[in-house]
Amino acid sequence: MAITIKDVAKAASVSPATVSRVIADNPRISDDTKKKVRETMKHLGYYPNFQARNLVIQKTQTIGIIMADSATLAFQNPFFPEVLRGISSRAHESKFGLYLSTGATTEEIYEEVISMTQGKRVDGIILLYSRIGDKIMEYLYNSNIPFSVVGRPDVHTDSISYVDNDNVGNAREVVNYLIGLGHQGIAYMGGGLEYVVSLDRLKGYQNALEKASLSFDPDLIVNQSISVGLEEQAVRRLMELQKPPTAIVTHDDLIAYELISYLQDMKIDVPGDVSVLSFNNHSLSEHLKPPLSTVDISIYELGIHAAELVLEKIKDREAPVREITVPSRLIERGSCRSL
Amino acid sequence: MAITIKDVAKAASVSPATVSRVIADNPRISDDTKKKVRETMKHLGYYPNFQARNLVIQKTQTIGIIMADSATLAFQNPFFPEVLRGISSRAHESKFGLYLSTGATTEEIYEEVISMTQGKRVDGIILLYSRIGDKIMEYLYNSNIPFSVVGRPDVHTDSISYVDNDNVGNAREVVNYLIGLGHQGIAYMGGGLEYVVSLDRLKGYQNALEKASLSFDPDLIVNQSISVGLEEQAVRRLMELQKPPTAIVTHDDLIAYELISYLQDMKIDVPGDVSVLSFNNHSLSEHLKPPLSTVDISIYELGIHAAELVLEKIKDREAPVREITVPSRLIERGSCRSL
DNA sequence: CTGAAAGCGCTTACAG
DNA sequence: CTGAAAGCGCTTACAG
Repeated sequence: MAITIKDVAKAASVSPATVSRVIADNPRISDDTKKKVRETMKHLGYYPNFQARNLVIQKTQTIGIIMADSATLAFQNPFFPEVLRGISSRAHESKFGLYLSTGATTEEIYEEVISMTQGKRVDGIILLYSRIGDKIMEYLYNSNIPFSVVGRPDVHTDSISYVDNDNVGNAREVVNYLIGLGHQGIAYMGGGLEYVVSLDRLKGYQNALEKASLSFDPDLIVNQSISVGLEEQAVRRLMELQKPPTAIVTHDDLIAYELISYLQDMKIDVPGDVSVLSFNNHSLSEHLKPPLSTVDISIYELGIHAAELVLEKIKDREAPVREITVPSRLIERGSCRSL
Repeated sequence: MAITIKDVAKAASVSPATVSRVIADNPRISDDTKKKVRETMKHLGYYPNFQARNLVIQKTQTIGIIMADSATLAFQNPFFPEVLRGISSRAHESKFGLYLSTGATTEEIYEEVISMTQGKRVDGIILLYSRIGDKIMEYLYNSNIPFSVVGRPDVHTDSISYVDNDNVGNAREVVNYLIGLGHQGIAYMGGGLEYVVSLDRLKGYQNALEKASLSFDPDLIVNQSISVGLEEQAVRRLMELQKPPTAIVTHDDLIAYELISYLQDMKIDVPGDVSVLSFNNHSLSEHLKPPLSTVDISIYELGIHAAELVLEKIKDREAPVREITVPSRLIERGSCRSL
């Protein structure tokens, strides 16, 4: 059996209560006692048992991380590791641990979230996505559990702490940029429309067209799910339209390069024949040919702030709801050309 | 306060012990009682408190995942999400949760590992890397904690459960393949030599040269750390040698494409002037130009087996040590040419 | 400044 | 088949 507080107490000739107070650095304990106890702790190799501690203080010092589903989006998309890096960094600052959802289906994950929150495995939750009609978010919202969301919630928006980019604005800026280059037929290959980010970007796209008095053509919209690879067929269909687009906006750099490869197979040059613009600024995108014009959405910062928000709520349940918008930046590289 | 076993007991007119036994599906409890208790549990919305349960059974049902350090290797390298996906899938099968290390430096991570194991936050550990002289592995080895390693341990190799590819064999095969294409000057840009995988591959590289009676030229070895981006300078130095290589082997696809971009900047064509071969088979590598010849090392399987191994040890501390070799496969694509 | 006691929410011999 | 009691390893009023 491991060393417990009792062993330390006995060895240091004090009570377990005193040892506990030394661990907590209680100011009412004399420095002499503290010193003595600390020495015996070190000497015996004592480490506090989290289970026991957590049970009595009713806290866990850990944050649950929920991804959409492990099989698809979360892991293939380079978004995940980077946002996790941000969360991890902020959590570590506050000595919080990270507990990961492992479910493969929405239903499994839902059960996991309930059990990890009700079962007091975590103090709070970060939802790594915002999806329309999401049961998990609804559950979190209704049970008074501290949580934050990466992405704007579609409902209860004003009563949930979340971090997001200005997706509408980003998309508008991107489309404006392309319009400025002389493009009129601009296609949009977004993620699945169940994700709020996709809807927001679509809205920004439409806004920009409207302002420029360009008509909206539904044929130019391809909304595959974020998770799956780009369908070659969708690209082919797009380029075989009566009036094929001269520019395509995609929602992720890797998708963009997959797209570009299909275009090249069809002898369509980027940016010669078609301009391509994307999101996420993957580390590779400046090195590949063509270097990709892309929007850096500061994924790491999204993670930092998501952690910050849930930590606020954990520390004080009455902490005001906050919404943080992380800046984005369009990086012009060689995948777009002026007409 | 949440619903406890006592509330259920009272509502169902049984003792807390009985409720506990129903949760455990103890066969000595009558079906009638079970039914009654289960109904009240559902009715009251009871969820077992893990902290309490874990405290008494001295288990946590969670595995700690340790990555080299979050700031660098783990997150940028696409290896991490994929191996995590494998671990996650296997852990979920056994209803185990995943607890992530968050430390940014080796020292921080070392402290974390001690505290999460001694503090009984996890039942076992998966080390996502194998590094020479690693304090953490040494600690795990000395304290009787269940753990497994992704990568061959450099010490205590026979007494630690680990999963790995045949790195020596892989590198040999790769170099043989290039030699078969007529290459003689083959450069090797491996990861940092503190990682066993890098050393093993280097050995395989040397083996292959030897067997082909080609001399080993230290100038053709570039060992940057796995974590950092490829130094443009190193590439330049390599190609400005008296006898520059006609083929380069790198340890990751993304690194390979970064390399290719530098070569292109230097007006060196791949595969025209130099062949490039890599490891990891990134999903993008078949789509990019040139499509990359690369070794698929079955990262997902590495994760599955790493989880399997630690789970074995958790279930039975006396379980025999196992070493699992996951198959790899050289995928020939367009980045190598015959001389 | 320190200790004895109760309690966090469970499980599990021991009895019956 | 079921219950009363002890205990997992801590923390924290309450006393002194």
